[in-house]
Amino acid sequence: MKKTPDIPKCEMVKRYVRHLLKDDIIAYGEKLPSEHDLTEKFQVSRQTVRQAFGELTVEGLIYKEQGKGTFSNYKKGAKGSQIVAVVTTYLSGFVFPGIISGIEQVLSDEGYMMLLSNTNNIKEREAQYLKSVLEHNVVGMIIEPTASSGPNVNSRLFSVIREKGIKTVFINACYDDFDSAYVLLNDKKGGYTATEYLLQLGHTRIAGIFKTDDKQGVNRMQGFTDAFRTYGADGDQRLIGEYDTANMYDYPYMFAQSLLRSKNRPTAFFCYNDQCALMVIQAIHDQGLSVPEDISVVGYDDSISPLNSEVKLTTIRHPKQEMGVQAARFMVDMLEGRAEKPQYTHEPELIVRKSCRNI
Amino acid sequence: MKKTPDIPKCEMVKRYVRHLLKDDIIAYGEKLPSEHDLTEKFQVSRQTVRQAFGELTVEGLIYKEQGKGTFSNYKKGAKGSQIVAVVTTYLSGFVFPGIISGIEQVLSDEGYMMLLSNTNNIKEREAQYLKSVLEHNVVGMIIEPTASSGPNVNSRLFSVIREKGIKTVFINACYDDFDSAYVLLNDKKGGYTATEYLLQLGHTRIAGIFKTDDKQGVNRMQGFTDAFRTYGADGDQRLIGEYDTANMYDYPYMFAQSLLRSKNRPTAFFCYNDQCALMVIQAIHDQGLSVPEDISVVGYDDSISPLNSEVKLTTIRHPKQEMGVQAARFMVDMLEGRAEKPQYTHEPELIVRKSCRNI
DNA sequence: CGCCTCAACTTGTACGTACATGTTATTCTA
DNA sequence: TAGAATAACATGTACGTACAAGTTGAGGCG
Repeated sequence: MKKTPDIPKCEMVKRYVRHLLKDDIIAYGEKLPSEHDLTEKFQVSRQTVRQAFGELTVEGLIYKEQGKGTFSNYKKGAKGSQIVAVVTTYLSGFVFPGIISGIEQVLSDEGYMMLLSNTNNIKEREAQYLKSVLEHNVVGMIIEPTASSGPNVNSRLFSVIREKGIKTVFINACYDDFDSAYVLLNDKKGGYTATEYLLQLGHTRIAGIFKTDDKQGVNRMQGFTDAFRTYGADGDQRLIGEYDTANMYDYPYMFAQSLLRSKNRPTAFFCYNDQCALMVIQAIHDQGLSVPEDISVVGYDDSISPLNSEVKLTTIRHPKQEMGVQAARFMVDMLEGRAEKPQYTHEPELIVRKSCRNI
Repeated sequence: MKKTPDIPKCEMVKRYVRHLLKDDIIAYGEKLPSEHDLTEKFQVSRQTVRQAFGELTVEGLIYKEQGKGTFSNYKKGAKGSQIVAVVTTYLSGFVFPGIISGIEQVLSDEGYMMLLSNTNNIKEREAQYLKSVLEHNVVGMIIEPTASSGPNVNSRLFSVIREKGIKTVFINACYDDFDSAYVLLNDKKGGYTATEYLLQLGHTRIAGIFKTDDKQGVNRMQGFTDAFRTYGADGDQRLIGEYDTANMYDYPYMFAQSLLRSKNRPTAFFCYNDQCALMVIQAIHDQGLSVPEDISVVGYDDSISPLNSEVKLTTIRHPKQEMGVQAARFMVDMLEGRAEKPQYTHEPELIVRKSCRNI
């Protein structure tokens, strides 16, 4: 009486061989039973055994040498050839030296290789890379979701990834419909803290510019409006600007310019990130005004070295390196069975420099 | 009469299918002839066709759907799933934001993914990664050789890589016994230029500290001694220090300290790289001396921002970003058939700052 | 004793057959 | 005409056989 008659015989053989390898019955480099041995043991044809061996070879668990036999290619501690994929939205700019180098440090130390790719926040490229990852025998993925505030159009692909046993760690943002390990930054609180700071300085007409195709931007905007509500201040909807990946290089400047030319112009700007803040500062300067004397500006991410820039920008610290290190640690812990689904949210921190004044 | 009767039939089928795909007879996503069709066309058994299809599936060229058929998975322009491996010695330090980001820019633009790993200058890790790369269906490798001044113990692995048709571009250094595309820096000339500069400033007792397990260091030392010979100056052998990866964090300091304490101390130091120069400057300061008043120092690589450091270090510029970009362009050109074996050597450039004076 | 041959064993290639499973389009039925 | 049944066709799994090719060790020969 067979337990599960619907399991293919080929699958039975594969399971048996995996058991031999993973339970240390056959050590790395040692010889496996020959095809003929397994033919007799399982009472299957040699073709069936060959098929099983073939698939295990593709998986990299075993290798064959004609005339000699089939051998274990499975090392328990040796993750030397294992790949962790890292899929981010942007690599240039501030993320590269930060999060990525944090991830790299840990993975390199632990002997993993790192497969880098970036989506430029385009959903199709995310899909393309997810498929590639599935083809290339990757053991884990660290993902910064693409256009995370929109619907997760790639959820089917993520399901396949999960089914294949590939571990995932989300960073910066995560999809609502996919439960996974993550390392986030509390962007809502960051937006709140920055806005609170400006309100406490006496500003009331505070403009907010947010990139809202990422969840980060949506959360920062949420914190912005929450702060107004808490402090009982009136938030002027016309002072809030939203943009996305497509117009990220011109919108902040244009929006700031139009506000500055209006008769009741804002006295402060809270910007989605430092890059955005730089464009706003440019617009302020181009109007013949100065920071912080005329207008106060708060950025986000602390991605611009205060040494190099003219204006010492007050901003929210983004623990890039630490988050990268932690995401990679989470990944390694999961891969090596020390953790199930670790999750952590970092708390943001206001860095006061010299781009704001009280009024 | 058959042309080549020693080619397996299975191989014949594979070649035919490849031809169908690569010569655009069957476009991406279109259906291939069924197993039965090819059985008749080639007068082989279905098993043989199945074997060919199986191997092509592993290569990622085709995919099958039960009941529907077999389809092309080959896109001419779409290299989205193709991987270029990058094997460097160190990733932390100066290389990471430089060469790697240069490589990354190009590969990312061209739609390739990048597999990062670093050897920490350990030959065994190089071997380990080369093997992994062979297993993971990589189309190209950009390699900074490990311990390049020593014998190329991994030459057999490199041969296998070549046989598999994997393209290689060497960066910073290359092995003598392996002809390949490369992007180098003329380190001999760099060493010469730096030393010449010190000699022209009137220095005669110039110390040189070199990391000689890499070819870069050997070449820089060569340029150093060449300059002495050209200028007819006496090079004191006792002023030359050689170290390697194992003692890279203490040797420069110790060696400089011992020279500074000697009665006939040098008036200038030429250092293997800026990191080394920083340790030498530390040793000089610790002896109560200052740079450049008492001792002149020249570094190499221009890897330390002059904004952040106390001493504005005169150094040789290493076009990190440019070299990374070029290596990646070479790789893409080779992969897409626009170049055979491109090679280029960058010329170094002296950057005069404030760590040297004439005497 | 050293070398060579060969048998035994391993995987590789190739043929054949049969039936299962999934997809699609046609045909038949209500 | 809408829906169900079915035939035709695709790949998936599994059995069997035969011979080729590479490796190894035992035995025999000089």
